[in-house]
Formats: sequence, structure tokens, C-alpha cells
Amino acid sequence: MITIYDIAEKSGFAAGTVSKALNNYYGVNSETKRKILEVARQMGYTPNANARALKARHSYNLGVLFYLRDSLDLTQHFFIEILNEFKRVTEAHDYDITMLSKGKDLGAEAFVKHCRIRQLDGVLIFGDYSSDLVQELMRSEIPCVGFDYLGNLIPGVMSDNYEKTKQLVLKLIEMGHERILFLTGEDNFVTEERKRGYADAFRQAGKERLACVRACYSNPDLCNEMTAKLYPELRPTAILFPDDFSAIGGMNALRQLGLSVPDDVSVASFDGSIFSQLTSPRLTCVYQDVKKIGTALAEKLIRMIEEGDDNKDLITVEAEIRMTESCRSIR
Amino acid sequence: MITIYDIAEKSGFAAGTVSKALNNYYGVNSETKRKILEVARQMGYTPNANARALKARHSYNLGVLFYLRDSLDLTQHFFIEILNEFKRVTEAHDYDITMLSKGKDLGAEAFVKHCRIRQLDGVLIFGDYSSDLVQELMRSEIPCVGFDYLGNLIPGVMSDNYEKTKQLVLKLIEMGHERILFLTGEDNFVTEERKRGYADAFRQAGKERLACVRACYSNPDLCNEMTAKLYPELRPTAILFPDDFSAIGGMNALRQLGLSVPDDVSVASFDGSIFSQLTSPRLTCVYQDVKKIGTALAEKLIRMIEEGDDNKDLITVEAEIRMTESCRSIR
DNA sequence: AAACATTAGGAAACCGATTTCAAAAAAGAC
DNA sequence: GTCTTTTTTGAAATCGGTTTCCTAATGTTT
Repeated sequence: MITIYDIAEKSGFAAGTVSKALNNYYGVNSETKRKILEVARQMGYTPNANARALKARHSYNLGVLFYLRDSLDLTQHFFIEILNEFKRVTEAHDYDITMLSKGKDLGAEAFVKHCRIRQLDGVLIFGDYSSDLVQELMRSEIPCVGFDYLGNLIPGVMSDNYEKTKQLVLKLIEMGHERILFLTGEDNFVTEERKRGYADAFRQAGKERLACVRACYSNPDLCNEMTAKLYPELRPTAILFPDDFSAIGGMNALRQLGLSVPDDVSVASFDGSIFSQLTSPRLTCVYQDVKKIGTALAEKLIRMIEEGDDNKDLITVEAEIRMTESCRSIR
Repeated sequence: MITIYDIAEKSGFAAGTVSKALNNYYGVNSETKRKILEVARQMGYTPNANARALKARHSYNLGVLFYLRDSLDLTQHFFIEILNEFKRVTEAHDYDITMLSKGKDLGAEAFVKHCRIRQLDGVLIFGDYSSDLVQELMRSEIPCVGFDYLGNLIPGVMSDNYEKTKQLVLKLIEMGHERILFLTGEDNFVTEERKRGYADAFRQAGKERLACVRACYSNPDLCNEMTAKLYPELRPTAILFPDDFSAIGGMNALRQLGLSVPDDVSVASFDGSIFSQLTSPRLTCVYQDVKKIGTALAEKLIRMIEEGDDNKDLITVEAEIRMTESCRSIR
């Protein structure tokens, strides 16, 4: 492996000077820099990130944590789309991404420890923010941003769930739907916002609301079951599902009941991930802009790391209502 | 930050001894070890992975590379499921996972360089193995394993695609299907195996085969289009799609043509990812065992790194034919 | 009791960078 | 031509571990 010492020897300059030249420091003659860079190129120099991290006390490495209530893993398609965008942006700033994990560590500090061991510069969290493990990380000195986090421990990025839910429900009401059933995800910041939106839409329209019933995110089977059970009881004309994935389960249940979407029941969901485009009819949904979200998360985290930005205000990203085939006016 | 020097000072032993105690080296008195470990615990010692990597010349860090022809990103659900399992296994062996990328680097060595810079111990590849960038990596000194790779540069892990495709087609033939259309993915090792299986099934059954037509992996829109175009021409009684995701597109096309699955056309696909369970009717498929695949990839890579295993034979993982609602006998 | 083998622990070099500080060289001022 | 200022460069310390080699201490054999 070629080191700066090899370059120093061959070029006739000292290692320190080589380092400065390589890093574009002020105070290196441009002719010297040219020579050093040329020698480095010739010899096929590869910097050693670990050596750099050791001395510089940061690693140019970011952690990504998936720690969700029901699935501890990566298999959440919607989050992966955000991560993909996050990666694109951070990569352009020379950061790498490492998956965070508890490893063999037990105890509430597992994630924090992992970050310290690897000297991670910051962390992107997709998490169950009420868990001790995630709380511990958020309270640590390590810069963190959280998707769908609302609170004052770290800055969060979130779609304007309240506003868009309200608008969607108002639209449905306008279309003649009054019996709108909202199957929600498990209780968290996002669910809360959406429920407020749902309630306020009815309030604003001066109509009686039907029901919010707690289901679960990313669980088509549960939504299938609950839809099968609740439809006969409540006779909704429209159903809001917690996400596209769950909506697929729900729609299958409706089909099994002999109902047609959207002729008998209108259906809408949240996220607008790839799943929502594969159903037939296509799903009406509150589309969360994964690109904007990923970019916002990345840029905020980098600002925190590089500029010491310590503002923890929520960053809201505008979502978009996509009215498609799965909803019909019943006037 | 607490270092081994802090522990050395407080415990009265030398730093070298502390290191040995912490790493369970031979030649440290058990009482000494106990004391040192106790002091380390008290002081809240966190090792520094970068310092260790620098001296030890390896990082306990593995790279994962997604470099596919049509999508350079993470949004391939099926691969994510494998990665998830890979992570579970490697984590238990104290390895971390870093996403590989080209970063700003141009040139064919981009990935190799990235590995060297981070001193990655090995790499898991999901790739277009014909691309220069991936080839360069496979030819390097860095231990690599590849999912769906067949060749002699690195060991690959693959489902028994030939065998299971053949069995599936034979089963369909038994069910009375003779006009079986196979929409394949783009040309690669896997596609080749499956096409062989398709051909041999017909050969074995002594029947005339209909057609293999090249489509694309993970592209529901293309499969939708091609199905719409080819169905009227070829009038298949069964269609094999390149993967679940694509099959969804194909089934939508069939529905648009006014055809029912499985009453008018039987449908099957490969992978058996989460997508295949969400369609209605459920998809018959060659299920690839993501857990076994992820485990095989992880264990092989770790053996290569830790034991110098340099056997490059293909590792075949048994797939499973899941006959469900989307196929019907037409006798 | 002498000779030898084994074990425990310490000192120091090393991994490959970064960064500070001082010296040397060049440029500018008078 | 001397003195001051600025620019370049190098030497050396440092980051936090690992590992080799050596000495001292203890245990075993005869």
C-alpha cells in the first residue's frame, strides 16, 4: 500500500507537506502541489480513511438506523426509497454509510456505543422514537436526524401530514363521502398528525365523522382482517389505509367481500411508494416526496456536522395528493 | 474518550497488557485480566475501531455493492431481503456493513479504491457482472461473493434455477399447458439457467415449446406492455414472468384484456418476494430462499476472510416451487 | 541446589494520516 | 544593502490501538 511517506520520499518533500498538498491546504506552493499530486497519481496512492479518522477524530461515515417497532430490519420499502436518496446526497459530500446495529451489545447504550466505536459523524434514524435505545442515541452528543420524528431532542423531517390528510378527507367529503373509515397505523407522531387532519376536516365541513380505528403500519394481513371485520359493521363508502402496502391487504379483503373499488368503496392510502402504482385500480394517496425527504435529511445532517447547526425545529416537506382510479365521486 | 492508556494508568498495568486482556490474548494472568476488565467497565471504555483497523490492517467492515444494469440503487426489494439476512449473520461475527459507491471517483477502479480507502475486509455484490467496474472489483485481491454470479472470478451463490424452472414447466405441462410463454429477464447467468430449464422441460416432455421472449427484471411496466402485445399474437395458456414485481405488471395487462387469472391464463413468476403474496390471486412462483441465500453469502465471505478459503465453486441454494391460486389445470 | 522451561508483564515500534510550530527562503519596505 | 514581513517547507508530536521482543518471576526437573 502506498502511503504519504512513499510519496514524500519519491517527490523529495516531507510527509506533512504531502498531506497538505493532497488536502488542498493553504500554504503549499502551487508548483509543489502539482509535483506531489503527479507523484501520487503515478504511484497509485490511496488514502487510508482509518488513519485519517483516527487523527482527525471523525470518520466521514454516517450511520443509518432502522429500529422500528414491528420490524427491526431493512424490509420497509418506503424507507429504503428515502435512504436511497439520502445516500445520493451524502455521497456527493464524501460521506459513506454504515448500517447501525446493536451487534452483541445489550443495554440501552448499544447504538450510542456502536457510533462511538466507529467514530460515526452522524446518524439518520428510522425508528420507534419511544424506545429506550433510540432515546439514548438521540440524547447523546452524536448529531442525529430522524424521519417522522416530532420533538425537541433532534431535528425531524416529516411530510405535512396534518394538512394533506385534512385536504384529502375534505376532497372525499366533497365527492359525497361521509362515511369515511380511517384505519390508522400504530400510535406515533405521524399517526397523531393524520388523525388531527381527519378530525379537523370533518369539523370544517360540519359533518359527523365515522371512525378512526387503530391498525398497524406495513401490515397488509392485519388490514385485510380488520377491513373484513369492520366493513360490515360500519359500511363506509371510503376507507383510508395507513400506507400503500397495508391498502393492498385491505383491497383484497374488499374484493373477497364481493365489493368493487372504486364502484362500491373508494380507497386511499399514504406514502405513494411503488406499491401504490401496482394495484389495479391505482391507489389514490398522499404521496410523500421521498426525494425531497431524503435530501432534507441529508442536508440537515451535514449542516449539523459541518457547521454546528443546532436548530432542532421540525422540517416539513410538502406532500402531494394523488387522486387516481381508486376513488370515485358518489353524487 | 477513554483509551487503553487511561485504563493502563488506573489499573497499574501497561497499555500493551490492557490490549491483550481486552482481546483475550494468551499470556495474561486471569486475575490481571479480571482487574483490567473491571476498570474498563467502570471507566466506560469504548474501543476505537479506526485505530484498531489502522494497525491491524483490516476493519471488521464489509462492503455491499448494488450495481445493477437498470437501477443503480437500493430499491430492489428482493435484494434487500437477502441483504437483511446477510446483515444478521455478519453482525453476529462482529462485522459492520458499509454501502459501497463510486463516490466522485471516475474510472474503472472506483469500487476497488473505495474498498481500499476504507480497508474493507470483503464485499457482497449484487451486480451486473459484465460491467467493467464490477469486473475490476472481482479481479482485485479483495474477497468478494456475488449473488447470482456464475463464473470463476469469485464464488457465487445462486438458487437452483435450472432445476426448479424445469420442474415448474414440467408441472405446467402436466396440468395441460403446452402454450407456455416465458418472458425472461435481460441476459445474464440466471436468465441463461432458466431458459435452459424451460427448454429441457419441453424436450423431456416431448412437446413443442412456445417461446422465450426477452423482457427485463423488475420492470412491471415493460411486462405490462409486452404481455398486452404478445398475448394476442401467441395465445399462451400460461405465462412465466421474470419476477414477482414484473408479474404484477403482466397480470394487470391480462386483466385489461378482459382475461381472468387463472381461469383464462395461468401465471407464474420467480423470487416469491413479498410482492407475490399481495396479488390476488396469489402468485405461483419459484421461491428463492432469501434466508438461506443471505446466510450462505455471509458464511462464505467470512470463511474467505478469516480462513483464507479460496474455493470459488458456485454455491447452490435450493429453491422451492410454490403452487398457488394463479395456476390452474386445463384438463 | 543448579539448570532449564514456562508464564506474566512491560517497553517500544508501528500503522498512516493530521497538525502545530519553528526555521528557512523569498519578497517587500526603507 | 539591511530589516521586516510573508510564504514555504520540514520536523516532530499525536491519534488509539496492536504486536514483537525482552526481562523478570515462577515453576519444574534432575
